[in-house]
Amino acid sequence: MTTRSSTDAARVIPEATVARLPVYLRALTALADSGIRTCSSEDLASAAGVNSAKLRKDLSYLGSYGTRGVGYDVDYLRYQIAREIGVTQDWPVVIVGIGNLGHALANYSGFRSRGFRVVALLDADPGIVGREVAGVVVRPFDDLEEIVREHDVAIGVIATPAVAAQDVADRMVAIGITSILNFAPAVVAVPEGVDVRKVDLSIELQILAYHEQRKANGADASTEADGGAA
Amino acid sequence: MTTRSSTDAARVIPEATVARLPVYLRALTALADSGIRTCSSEDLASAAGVNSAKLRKDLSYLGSYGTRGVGYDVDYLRYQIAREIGVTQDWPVVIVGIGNLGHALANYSGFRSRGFRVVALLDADPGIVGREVAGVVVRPFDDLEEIVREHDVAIGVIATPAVAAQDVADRMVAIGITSILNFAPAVVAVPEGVDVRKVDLSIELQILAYHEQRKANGADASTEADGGAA
DNA sequence: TAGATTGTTAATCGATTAACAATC
DNA sequence: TAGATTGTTAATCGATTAACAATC
Repeated sequence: MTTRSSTDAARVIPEATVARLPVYLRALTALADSGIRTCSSEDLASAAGVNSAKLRKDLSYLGSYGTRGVGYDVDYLRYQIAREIGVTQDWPVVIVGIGNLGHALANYSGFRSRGFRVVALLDADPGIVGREVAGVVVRPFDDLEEIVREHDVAIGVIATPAVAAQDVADRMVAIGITSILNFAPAVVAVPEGVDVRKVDLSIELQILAYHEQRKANGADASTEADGGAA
Repeated sequence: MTTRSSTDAARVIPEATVARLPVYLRALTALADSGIRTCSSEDLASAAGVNSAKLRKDLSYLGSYGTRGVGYDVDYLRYQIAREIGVTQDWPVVIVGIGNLGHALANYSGFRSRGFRVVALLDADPGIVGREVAGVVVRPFDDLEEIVREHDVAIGVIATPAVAAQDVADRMVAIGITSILNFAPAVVAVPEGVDVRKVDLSIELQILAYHEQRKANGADASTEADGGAA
């Protein structure tokens, strides 16, 4: 629709590919950490748990960063993927809902190393506000707007009980947050232009249970065994 | 391949549909809780955050549980979906790795009500073994086999650091667990016939960051705004 | 019967895969 | 040059969607 610079052309990366780029990034980091400088698509694919055809197809959407007959320079490809995802910079995030899960998220050490920075922990419960969690003092939910403006937060994490999730999302959206990661077991509705991703423990377990039940029933185990595998 | 009873015929539910059945189940439970006895595909679809065509197509794989001109009986459909997923019975699960996340998972109250029962918490760290978490005493990882046999556990949850994940998965598979939910930020390889699902905080955040970056760049916001939405 | 809503069809869209020409 | 491996093509597969006949 809008005009684009020529260097930026042809940048329509399929959603399925976008979802795998972080996996490749992590696999490349692991390879680099073990001292490997160059890898083939086969090597990287196996480290990422996909087949090499899919990997090469995915990378082809980013550009031509490999060398035929040789493979990929690990550091170079890693940087290109990080740049494409947008994690060469740090993204400020807020976590709302500091119960057991919020606590665990706040303590998650992988944030900083993967392009994210927790700028605030918020909770509506006065009994939790003021406590120190992961070295940060929990602030009242009503401070959300101030914090978002101050740190230019674009990504919010919801770790509240289900009943509160929609209200929190509404407040986030009203204040200008356009990406939400929702851990609450509830569907949240947002206007167009806002991305919501959902992480749901019991849904994942139920998907496993479905396949497990079919295995137990002994029906066609051979054809459906790996149906839900990541 | 194998012969099936006639009542069991035509049971090939697409993976994308399987992944949505738990969402429908939850939406139906919410409707039932608010006293609604009957709903249309439009009602249920909107509660589940999908469009009604997709919902009806999904339900059609299970059978004909609605009434034309009327809609669906909430309780009846809920039971049918629960039966299809396999959560009319309780599934025993073990959680391995009782750090911050394992702690949060152990305390998650949605387990029991959604068809799962945590039969043991395990950790390899002697400093954690013996502590009481969520009313359960943490046991040594080496007790895994005994516990799995005793409770006939089919589903294992990995909440360890990344380095330990593959070892834990290998032990689980060796002992006969055939479904694994992996929260560790690592790819785990398993033999055919074992299902692994992966939940990864930083991957979800990175997918959001990708879309966020594109919004910020102002490129075609209108066409890709909702690209990664759940 | 008239109105409402399901279940199904068929078209479209997007993702995966294997094969191989290009090329280091 | 010969061997290796990428990047791309084209075929296949699976998922989504709109439309509507069936039917309560």
